[in-house]
Amino acid sequence: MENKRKMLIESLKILILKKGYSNTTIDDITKEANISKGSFYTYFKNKDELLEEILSNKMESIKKENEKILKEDFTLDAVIENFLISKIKERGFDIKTEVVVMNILQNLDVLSPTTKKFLLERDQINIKFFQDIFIKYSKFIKIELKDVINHAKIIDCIINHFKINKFYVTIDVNEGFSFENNIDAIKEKMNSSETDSSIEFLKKIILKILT
Amino acid sequence: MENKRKMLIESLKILILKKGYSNTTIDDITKEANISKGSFYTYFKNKDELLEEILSNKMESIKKENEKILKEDFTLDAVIENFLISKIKERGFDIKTEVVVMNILQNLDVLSPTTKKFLLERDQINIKFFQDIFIKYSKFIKIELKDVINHAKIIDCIINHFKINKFYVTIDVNEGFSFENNIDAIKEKMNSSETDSSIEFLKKIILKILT
Amino acid sequence: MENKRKMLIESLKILILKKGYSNTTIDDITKEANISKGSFYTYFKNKDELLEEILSNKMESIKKENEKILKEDFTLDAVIENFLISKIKERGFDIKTEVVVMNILQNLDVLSPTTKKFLLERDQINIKFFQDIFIKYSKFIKIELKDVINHAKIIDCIINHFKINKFYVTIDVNEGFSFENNIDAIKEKMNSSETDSSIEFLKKIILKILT
Amino acid sequence: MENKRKMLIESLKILILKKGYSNTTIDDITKEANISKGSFYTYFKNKDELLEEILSNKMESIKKENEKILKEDFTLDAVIENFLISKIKERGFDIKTEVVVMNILQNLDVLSPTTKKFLLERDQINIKFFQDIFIKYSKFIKIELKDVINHAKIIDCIINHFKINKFYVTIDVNEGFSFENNIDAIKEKMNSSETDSSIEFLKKIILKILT
DNA sequence: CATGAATGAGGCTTCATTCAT
DNA sequence: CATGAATGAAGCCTCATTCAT
Repeated sequence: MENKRKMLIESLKILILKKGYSNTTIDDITKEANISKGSFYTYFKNKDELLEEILSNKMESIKKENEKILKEDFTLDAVIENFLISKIKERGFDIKTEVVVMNILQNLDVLSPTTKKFLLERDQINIKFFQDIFIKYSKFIKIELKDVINHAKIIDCIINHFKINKFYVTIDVNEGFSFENNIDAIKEKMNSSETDSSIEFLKKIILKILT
Repeated sequence: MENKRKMLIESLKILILKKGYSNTTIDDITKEANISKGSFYTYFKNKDELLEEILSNKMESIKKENEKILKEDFTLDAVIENFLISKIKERGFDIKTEVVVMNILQNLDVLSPTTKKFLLERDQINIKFFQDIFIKYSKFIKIELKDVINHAKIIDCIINHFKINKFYVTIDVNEGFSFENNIDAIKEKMNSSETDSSIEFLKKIILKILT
Repeated sequence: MENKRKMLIESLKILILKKGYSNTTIDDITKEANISKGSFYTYFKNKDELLEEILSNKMESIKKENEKILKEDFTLDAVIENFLISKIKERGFDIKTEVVVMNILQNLDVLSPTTKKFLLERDQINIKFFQDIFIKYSKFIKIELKDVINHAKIIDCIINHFKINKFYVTIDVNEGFSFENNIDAIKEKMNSSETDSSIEFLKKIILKILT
Repeated sequence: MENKRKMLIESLKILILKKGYSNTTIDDITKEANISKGSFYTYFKNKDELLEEILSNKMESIKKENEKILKEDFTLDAVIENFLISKIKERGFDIKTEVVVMNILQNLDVLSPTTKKFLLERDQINIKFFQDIFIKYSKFIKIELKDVINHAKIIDCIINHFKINKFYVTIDVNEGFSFENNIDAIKEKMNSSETDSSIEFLKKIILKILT
């Protein structure tokens, strides 16, 4: 059933949340999904392929969300704000999937070539977005066209950094730090007023950089 | 011999360069060091402890380098430039050790608690540096004291991002991207004129953010 | 439907041609037959039973063909020639089935007891043929009755050897050698003039042995 | 210890004798050798490599034995007889290793490319021997030079056939036939008077073919 | 009967760690 | 201390067979 496929996908997401991709075994995934180990291979060739499926879907939704923001008739300030809200509050996205992306961005050595290509694609989507911003708002933006790529990457890296530090990572006396594995705790943080001021803070910085 | 201990340390560095920390086995390390596998355990309890030793040394040198920069009678512009040069060109540092840090920053899930604590300490050193900058150059800096921590982290993340993308990562048709494993190629890139303009570029952005 | 049974049989033959009996899975067979995996077990208890059915049919046709040759009023020379043509050019036989026999003759360890019994039966049929030849052509044959069995086996083994080497096996730089998996290529080789001279060559040897 | 390596080799030989190469697992081999499973990989990369080592050694001894026969100042009759004795009675050879060769000759589908290449090499060694015979005894041999290869192969196949049927295979009511797994039983058969008459029988046939 | 998802036993391989020499 | 062989737990993957629909 297509249902089991989805359960496996959800199980991997949950487990990445709990222990990270590289610490998750096929056995973990199937146990989490209440499925026999052998059944995994009915749906996916291996763990990497399962991850790749998650990422493939994610890429589509990022593109759509970005396009939506660009279509609106916002001021530059509002575009950045909406972009940040979209990226940070996962408005309309699946938080668990976002955690997956954050996790693999911080565990590059174990990724398959295809997975790495998804990360490159993600970069490209992001760059494209800022190039479009640059074109649409060129009179307000004081950077050179040739620098758009670098700016796009820096902004992406700032946002990732913020998300990871504010939502996904918790400092922990024993572990140094560890990834938050309670999805509700993440949601709560996302909807806190502190998040709103963080977004405001980031917006300022990004506007400083761009204008 | 204390000598063997050092050889093991150097071997791990080389291997992290080649294949990443998580893909390096004890066997790899001892073979690289021309030491018997069993001997590893005479010097270190396990791979993590070896890594922790590398990081422990690194922390000391970062502190010293930062202090040196602060002692000088620079303008803000010159401080930032020197800071960037120190971080990016590894002036006075061991490049291999820096690669280790870059690698583990991108492979968090496999790290031991102690290793993670070193990464937190690294954050703290960095924050401390910017707090000192803030105090010393307060009249030129237009950010609030409470935001120093966040700014420090953002600047760190931008710099890491730059280093990784300019020096350590190469795009690769088959693999998506892979880490540069030739230390000389890294050095060459570090000393290229492109690096100098990148530093200039980053300085501008950081100054935009701070002032 | 009895039809599916036949399709499974044909599928196994094709797959033995392609990859050998032991490398063929139930899944391969049902996919080749465009039948569901579960259905396999409606028609056969397991892979061995399917093979046994193929062999069972084959035994009947060998017997008939041998009898036909014996009935004719040939000279000894002509009998041997006809026998060789029948064995080697698969006149009136199904080449695919013959490939099956050649394959299992070269993969004895994985065969079921019943399958092995078929191979013994095949031996017996062959021996019986030569015993009949011996009786019919006793004045031309210079071997002792007690040696007929051994001669029959030797002749069988020479013929198998020739077939395998001329038609079914191709030398291959990478694989050492591999089985020809193109049925048309096999047919072409069978009908080449080289085959005719091989038959002539074998006939001479067999006659040398017998007379 | 190099000792364990030898034990693994001997264990595989024993197990091939008992159940055939393809039915023997790494686990079987290490249990037979009283070694832990993981230890296998200290000595060999996998089962195929272990087999290849056995074959590699075997090739050397075949060459030497053949050369020895050729050096002697025999009549053609005596050369053939010595060749047969060498091949069939394993004079000076290790019977277990010979069983390995007989086994893999009858289980081609599971062999690695390298193993198959050894079988081709074995063919070549054999052909070379008969070419040398042809040259040395040309005045007594009535076959054409171009047919030497085919004759060599046929003779090899006759001898293999004989060995397998007389020594290694036992007819068995339940199993059809099975490989003799008692090395002493094989030795006994080899030294029986029946073997001597078989050799005599084969010699006659081979001489008939060659002269 | 047909289907194909589900199962789990069985095999392979890796590698951190131990320990006798 | 040095060595490297030995261990076995842990992970991956395959595939014959079952069984609910």
